[in-house]
Amino acid sequence: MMPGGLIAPGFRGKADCRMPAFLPAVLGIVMAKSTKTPTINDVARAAGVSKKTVSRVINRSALIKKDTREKIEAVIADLGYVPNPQARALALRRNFLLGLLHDNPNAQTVLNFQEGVLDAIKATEFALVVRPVDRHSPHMLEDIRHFLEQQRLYGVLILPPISENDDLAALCREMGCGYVRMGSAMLDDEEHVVASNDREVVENAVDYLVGSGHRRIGIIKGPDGFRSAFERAEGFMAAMKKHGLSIPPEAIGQGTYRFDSGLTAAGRLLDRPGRPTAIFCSNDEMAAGALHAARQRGIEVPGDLSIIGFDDSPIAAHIWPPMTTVGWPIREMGKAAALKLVAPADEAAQDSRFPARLVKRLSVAPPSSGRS
Amino acid sequence: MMPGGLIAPGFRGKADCRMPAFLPAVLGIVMAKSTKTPTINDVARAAGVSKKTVSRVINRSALIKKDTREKIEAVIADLGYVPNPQARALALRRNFLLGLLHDNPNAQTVLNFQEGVLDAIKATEFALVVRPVDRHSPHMLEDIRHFLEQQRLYGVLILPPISENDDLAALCREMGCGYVRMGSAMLDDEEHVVASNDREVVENAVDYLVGSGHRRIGIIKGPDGFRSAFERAEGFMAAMKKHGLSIPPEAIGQGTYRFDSGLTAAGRLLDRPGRPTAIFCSNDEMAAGALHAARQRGIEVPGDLSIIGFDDSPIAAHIWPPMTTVGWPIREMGKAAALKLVAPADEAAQDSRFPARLVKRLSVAPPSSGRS
DNA sequence: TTCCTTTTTGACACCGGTTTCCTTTTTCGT
DNA sequence: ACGAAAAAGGAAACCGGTGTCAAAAAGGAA
Repeated sequence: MMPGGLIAPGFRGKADCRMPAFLPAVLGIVMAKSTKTPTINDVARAAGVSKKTVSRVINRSALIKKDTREKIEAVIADLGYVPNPQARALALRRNFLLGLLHDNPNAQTVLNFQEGVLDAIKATEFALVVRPVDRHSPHMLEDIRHFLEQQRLYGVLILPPISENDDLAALCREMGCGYVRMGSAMLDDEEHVVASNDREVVENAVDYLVGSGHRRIGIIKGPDGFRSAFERAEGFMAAMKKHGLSIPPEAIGQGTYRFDSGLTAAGRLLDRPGRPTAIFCSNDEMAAGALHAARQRGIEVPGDLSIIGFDDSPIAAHIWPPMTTVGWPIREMGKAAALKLVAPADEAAQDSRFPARLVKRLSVAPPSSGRS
Repeated sequence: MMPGGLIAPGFRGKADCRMPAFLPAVLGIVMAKSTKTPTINDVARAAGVSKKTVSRVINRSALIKKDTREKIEAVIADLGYVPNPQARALALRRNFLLGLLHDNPNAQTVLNFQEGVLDAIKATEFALVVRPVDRHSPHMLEDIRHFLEQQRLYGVLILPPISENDDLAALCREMGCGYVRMGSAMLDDEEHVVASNDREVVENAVDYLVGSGHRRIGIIKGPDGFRSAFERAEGFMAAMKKHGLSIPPEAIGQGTYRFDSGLTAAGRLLDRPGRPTAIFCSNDEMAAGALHAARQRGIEVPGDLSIIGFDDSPIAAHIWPPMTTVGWPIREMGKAAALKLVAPADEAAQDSRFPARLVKRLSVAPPSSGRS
């Protein structure tokens, strides 16, 4: 197999805009200016110094006299010179590209994270390249290896659920590629993680339900093998135990994080005698499914059943009733994650733990007295 | 102002892994191999040919003898050589980066589009860099100009609503940067657009409502200045006219594409005497708001009121009742848009029109006989 | 076999930056 | 004012590819 052979794309771009030779010289100059971006050589020539001196100015080297610096800066501004990132990347043997690896758990999460990353790199020369990956593909790791080899990224940011894949982290290490994983718990060293405190915040959510008077509380778990599902379930169990509440097996539903699974799992919980008065769902999609299941059975939410979701996705705010849920500070996590790679010394890059918090809306109420 | 001065990030990476001098030589060799990626020179030396010949093989040049090619390919595979994209970019004076400019209209749209783009470029050496932009920022154009100057992208893909900004397209042209705009209508030349047929498909949607027996049909329009809002409203008007139905001013609501605006605008429509039996909403978020407004008033959907949204966003499928809406083939559009840039000759890159289609779910029913 | 094409291959400069190493200038202590 | 040390600036090589153009090899006709 060829390693990344170029499927030569049709040539297009500046070279196309040829200019008839008979155009007036002045226009020629204008065209030349707009056609050819100035290089460091142009700056050096115009300023009457060597390339190296210009390079020093660009890189904010300390050993440049003030007037020299100012003169060169003026020329740079005048010419509109912008350093060529490819040339820099080649000379420095590292580029300024961050990668975002994700397996589309939730579109809003991915986008918020992207914005956080952009917050961090906006003022720098870094750019963010995205790479959706297919968790179910048998060649996922090979694909990613190929991607990393080919693009030679400065570092990658990995979103859940694939962030939980330790082989992937090992691959990054092996390839000398920086990485930061986002997750529901500390999956790795501080410098490689931005993590929420799912376990703890789910405990708070259960506390809140108990505080509202609920005793029979069910859970719809996320799929096995997902760390987030595990943490949330653990938090649920711990809280129930703390309050001395039992969790009969029929109050535990198993879901897949998909809407349909919430629908059916909640249906099972609700069709049993002594059904729960509240259900914690491990994500919002399943919570929306649970809401449907309740509605199909004529069970009022929140009158007869309280529901709490997780993710604070847009759907949580836009269904009826607006759903109480748990939200991660995703944008902040994205920013911190990017900073861990591009400015590890920055103060804001030190944070690794980002507490999620309960977003109280209308899907939780005290249990109806008749049933509780 | 300095043009993109490097905020020198802490140095990190391969150079860090120094190796104590006393390590056995064999280990040194192993380290050297894993530490330093092979270059075209290594391949050339190992194969006993010149760099240029290797380059020809990489680029699938026709004028290479078969045995030579095979010999070099073997060496490449053996060494695990992958061409350095930065060096190629420098030598070719163009890089292999596509940009995605978007103003987060809808997270799922952005992500689907990204996946479409990836479908197109997966097997190539192109990568996709994302750039969320702030439509409301007064320096939006300057920011984008800076971004383009700095990254020197091969081309950019522009998502609505900023795709409707002609100044932005002009900027791309001026900078010699390829671009493709996604929109609700043909905003530009074929080669620069992937467009839906909003007007037409909204006509179909109205046809569908009329076919179900509705006569008093309202609309909640999107914000002024959005081409999509305009097209959808035009399609609505045209269809109503076609069916000989009048559109009293009080059946026209003005929204902002946000949930809240749908809530209040629908409220106004529903609080009038002779309220509509069906409402077309220019996007799903507003449709969800309209649904709430109905529910707040005890109006059954779809029993007393039918609603059609637009976008086929996840929320449409996950609220109750599942909402009839209009969906763009976003992924296909993303793929075609990318191909227009990277392989303009490709057959799939010729398509510019992507018909949206009505997704029938449960929010439309014949009007209740009592009221109609 | 020899000569002339045609096909393959290689030497070398170049893309636009950075680094190394060295020279020139400035600063400063005495 | 002088010499030494420090600061500033420059020449040339290099990063890893590609383009140009000429040389070498191969093939074919005489």
